[in-house]
Amino acid sequence: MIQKREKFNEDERKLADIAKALSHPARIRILRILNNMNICMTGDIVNQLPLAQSTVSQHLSELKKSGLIHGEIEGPKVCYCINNETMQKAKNIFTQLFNDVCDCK
Amino acid sequence: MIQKREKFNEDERKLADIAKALSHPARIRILRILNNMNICMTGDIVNQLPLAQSTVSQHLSELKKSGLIHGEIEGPKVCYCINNETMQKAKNIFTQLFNDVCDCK
DNA sequence: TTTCTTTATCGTATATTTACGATATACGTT
DNA sequence: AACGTATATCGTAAATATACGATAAAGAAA
Repeated sequence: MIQKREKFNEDERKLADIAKALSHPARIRILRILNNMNICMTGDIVNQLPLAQSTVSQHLSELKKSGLIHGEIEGPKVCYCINNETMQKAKNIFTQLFNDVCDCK
Repeated sequence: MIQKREKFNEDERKLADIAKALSHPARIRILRILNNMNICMTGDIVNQLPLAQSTVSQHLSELKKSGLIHGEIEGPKVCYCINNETMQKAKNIFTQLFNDVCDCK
């Protein structure tokens, strides 16, 4: 199979990438958990998800890749939090899309 | 592999589903094309995408599945347009997520 | 130094997505 | 009725995503 990604422009790809980061319920829940607790270790997140530790780690890594969160190593633990700057950008481009594309009020 | 979808709640799944529908640049472009032309046949969309007709048809079908667009059969052609009601709902739940999760202004 | 705790990564299996060509369907046109 | 046009669906291949257990790595505690 040939990937056609490069045939699309930067805006389209960026929006699609953020949407992909948000396209799994576990990752939505992780964002909400991070928002509810100001400090949050991987273990805390694992405890609140019906998934294995390694699977949660993968989801965290995807969110990190998208820039929506970042993790800081604290000894043997890792402290995750939302990256407000990227989140703000994400919010803006989604708002823009919906404003452009949705005719309603 | 066991799917864990049912372990997440309705809100998490709904948001993830819409995000998934938006997670490909071709589908973002399709939404913009539909917005720019008030009437739009599959052929018009195919002409504006670097993808085969059957692939575009698949993307349209995914967008239809998510409810973000709908298609009405007009003789041998199909007229697609944005489903404003669903789009408004999508806008609302994304806005809610970003407002909840993003601490910035 | 050995052990424990915490987390990421590796290996692997299965599911889903992306992409295409070929074919089927459905309707208009000749 | 036969042909042409528009579109969806089928079959298939390759890529990516999801999930887990096992293992590795890194630092704290004993």
